[in-house]
Amino acid sequence: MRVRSVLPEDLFGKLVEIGKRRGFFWPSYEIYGGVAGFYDWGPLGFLLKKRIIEKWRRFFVHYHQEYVVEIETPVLGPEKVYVASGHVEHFTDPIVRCTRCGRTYRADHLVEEAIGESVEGLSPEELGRIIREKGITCPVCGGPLGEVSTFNLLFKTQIGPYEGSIGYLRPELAQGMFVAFKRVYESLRGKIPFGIAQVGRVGRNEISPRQALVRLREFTIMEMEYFIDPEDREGSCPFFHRMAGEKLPILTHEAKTRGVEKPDWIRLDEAVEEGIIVHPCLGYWMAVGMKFTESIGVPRDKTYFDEKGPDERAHYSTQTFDQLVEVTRWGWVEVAGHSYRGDYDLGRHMKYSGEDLTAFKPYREPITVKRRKILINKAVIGRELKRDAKRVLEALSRMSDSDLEELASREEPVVEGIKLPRGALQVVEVEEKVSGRRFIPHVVEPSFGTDRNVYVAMEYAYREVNGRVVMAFPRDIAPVQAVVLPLVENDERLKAKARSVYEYLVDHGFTAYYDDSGSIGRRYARADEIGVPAAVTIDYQTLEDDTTTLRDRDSWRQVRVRIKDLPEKLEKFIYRGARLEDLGVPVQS
RNA sequence: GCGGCGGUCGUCUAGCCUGGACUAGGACGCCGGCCUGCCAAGCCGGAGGUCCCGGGUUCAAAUCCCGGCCGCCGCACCA
Repeated sequence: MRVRSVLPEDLFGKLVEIGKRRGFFWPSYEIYGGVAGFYDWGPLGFLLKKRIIEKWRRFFVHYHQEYVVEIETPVLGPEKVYVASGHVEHFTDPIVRCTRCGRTYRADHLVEEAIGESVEGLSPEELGRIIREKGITCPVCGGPLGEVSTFNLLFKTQIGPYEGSIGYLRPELAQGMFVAFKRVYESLRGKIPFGIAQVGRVGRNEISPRQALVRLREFTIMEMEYFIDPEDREGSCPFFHRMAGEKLPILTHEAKTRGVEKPDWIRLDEAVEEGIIVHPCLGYWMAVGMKFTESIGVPRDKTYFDEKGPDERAHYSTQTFDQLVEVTRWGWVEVAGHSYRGDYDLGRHMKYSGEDLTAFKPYREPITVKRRKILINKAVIGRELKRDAKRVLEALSRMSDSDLEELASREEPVVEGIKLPRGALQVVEVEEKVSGRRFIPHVVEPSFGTDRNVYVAMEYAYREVNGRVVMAFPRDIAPVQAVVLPLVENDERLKAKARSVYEYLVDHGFTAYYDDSGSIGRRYARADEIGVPAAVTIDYQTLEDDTTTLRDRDSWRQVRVRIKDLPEKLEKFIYRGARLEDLGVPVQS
């Protein structure tokens, strides 16, 4: 029956058209002219996105529920959080525009290039002064440059009516999990490793977003922070064996520097063993990510992991792989980032909040260790220094053990410009009982751009069959799961029966349509276009024996089943990948 | 942000250069009727348009000019 299935050149254009016409997605605020970087999900797109999120949860949370929990944290955060995370510093770029041709440049990059030295940390004013003094002009047209301004990709607002209380819209979910780390860790009764997952909205004030759903100013992320003991590589990933033999397509940064452009397929366990992936956990979640994108319809050879070089990585990362998927319009786009974040984030939040965000692992038996300890003899200091003693003691209490030790080893230790009296610092060796080890957990982060993944699922579902569009979604992410159709339009008995079957399916939790408008072929076509996997047709035999036909969107074949069995059979068909032929008696056409 | 191209019923588009008979045409879709025992059949009827927004030129603007918004492509940007 099926003649040919073709893929058009401009899939994006076709999807935009279907998106608007059938209700998958469209630009937000259209009646006011639209705003770049914002898209609405329509009724069908919303359902599709919801099912993709549910699937992500199944892959990342449900199947690892002993170790991974999901939480929800606010979209807005106080300034401190994003100072600690480094976003206030790293998310702000000094920008300068050419007053003649209008091109925009990173002011710091321009100055560094011109004067050949680092200008890190200089203010916009200072950069502007250097540009004027050195007579730096537009590198393209030679025109004069304007004032240096800053551009921050963080959306900024105020929390409450107080002017000083700056709030930021989160640019990633991660900080919410790091800030909540201690609570979750305690609620899990001190277990490690464990993961915190979250699905939620984030905002980034992109300079000029394009590429529709692929680059948005506000979007949904599905993310997990997986906390591990850096000294326990193997124990950190108790499910590693599930994926150990999986092959992953990886393009290393090292290979790229050699001019290699195609990824290598490497077994996960070998990639970890050979150090291509720095940590088994990172590799494990990459493999799960691979399974996930496959499960939403992306073929294995249309995705790969691209290792970022040292200069391309974010400030917190020691190794990052972008998971890329090929789309028709823009080539390879990033659908997920897999990063080894080390202890950067928890370390920063410890420093900025003063909270102890370490984990504790007891030893099997407490051990006694000999340790050098610096004793501060307050009596001597007080007696000898009198009025200055308070200032000195405060300074000493702020110093780390190693700084104290260094100080104590000096001939004439000086603090706050004051010479310490003899005997003020004493190095002693003490025996201590240690029952375990404290450490800052390291973090492995798989982070998925939901909207991009939904778009990708749409691209890979798109088929043209005999001039009709079929969205061949994997059945379990199809927005509408079944359509119920009376065979002909004008028979009241068929229509009544069809409505009752429709309601029966709704009662059993299915998302279904009822459609009696137009010829049966037209209605099949209508359902195919939005990817409904199963069509239930009520014909004259139904009125006699309460059986109905079940049609498969992808083969157009039909089997006859009892109405009473429909929920069970649909469940198998949609969620368990059952073949249509195994569900009933074939109908000859 | 810059440059190029574009924006017309739900969707895709014709018209724009060469202003007026455009009351803005078509196709698909949608709705109603007839017909129809399984894959976008046919016939009849119908609804549906701020011609992206604002200003200007003109007796007259979808059409010409200016500004803005939005989209696509290239450049820049994308921790």
